[in-house]
Amino acid sequence: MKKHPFTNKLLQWHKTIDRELPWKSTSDPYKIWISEIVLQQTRVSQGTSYYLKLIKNYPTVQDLANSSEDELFSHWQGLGYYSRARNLHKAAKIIATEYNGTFPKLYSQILQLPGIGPYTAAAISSFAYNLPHAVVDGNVYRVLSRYFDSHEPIDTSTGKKKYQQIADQLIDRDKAALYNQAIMDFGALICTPSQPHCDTCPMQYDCKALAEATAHMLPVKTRKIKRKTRKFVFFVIQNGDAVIIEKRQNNDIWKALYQFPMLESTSTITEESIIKLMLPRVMNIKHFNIRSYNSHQQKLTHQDIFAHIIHLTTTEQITDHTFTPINKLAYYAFPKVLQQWIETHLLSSQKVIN
DNA sequence: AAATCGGGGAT
DNA sequence: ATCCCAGATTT
Repeated sequence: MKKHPFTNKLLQWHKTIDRELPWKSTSDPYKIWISEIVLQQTRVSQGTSYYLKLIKNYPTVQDLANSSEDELFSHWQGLGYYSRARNLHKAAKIIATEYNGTFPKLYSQILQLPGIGPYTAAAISSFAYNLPHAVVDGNVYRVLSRYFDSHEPIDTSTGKKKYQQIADQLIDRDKAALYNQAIMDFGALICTPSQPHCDTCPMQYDCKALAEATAHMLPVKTRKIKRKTRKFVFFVIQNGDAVIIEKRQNNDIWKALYQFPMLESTSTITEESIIKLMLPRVMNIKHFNIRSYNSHQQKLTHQDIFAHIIHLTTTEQITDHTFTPINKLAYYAFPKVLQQWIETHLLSSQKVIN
């Protein structure tokens, strides 16, 4: 079957580059899987250390399946999109039990695992087994929309279908792993989001976006993100060397991570309102000292979070709440803003206070 | 179909 | 400030 000029030039170009990444030197589907989950919506530079940490702590799928969700979360802490970790753990248990610890080899089986969608199933299938499934990630959307000057939006279901179809036609079915690796490397190194390297691009005579000077506006997205503001008040209740922590349960941001007792407020927040109005709603505590009060702002993709953290010390025993020694907090995963507060206020400064 | 899920780095 | 990242799941 005759290959598209795009495919030929892509594979030719790929021979000339050298982009070594830790997960490229293996064909172990388990390690490839870990890398793909870590890298979902995550830059290589941000995810690499997490990948290495996970592989070190969980060398096999059995190790991952035998661990606890909390322990996995402690390694995932700070990376974001924590449902990835929950689904990773779920899938590991499925592989351990239903597949007897052997990673499934069929695309259809892989696709059914929690946390694995079309992209990740194609990535594992091709990189581990060389199966002819084309990956379509952010790189691929950008490269294909530009090469064909396609203004079809990438964030609609019809658009996604069309780009997947094009990708499935372009893939070299005999060199699936090589081709998929090449097109993502190409998007990362040459056909970059801003200021693509068209002057050295091997496709510069074929690329329609370059001919039409439309590369900078591609790919097209229809929806624009709107960010909502939220105000959280966290109460750090310390008795001796222990603080109260709890697990976030709701289907909300930071689900299954740990936090301090808190409430969300829509009104103006002052230190006085925290003590007089909010604290009684969180717990019944009579005698306490205020050690510190800090505010932090954290801008996320969909939320602008103002975190107010008040640190109280008390000698009261508070029922229905779990006190955890400060030197055990490392075993629990906290949202980034709380993790940083813990480091500066509970861990590093503790010796200075005492 | 649209909203949601984190955090970081480049522009 | 806005965009984007080796996307998937829930609403």
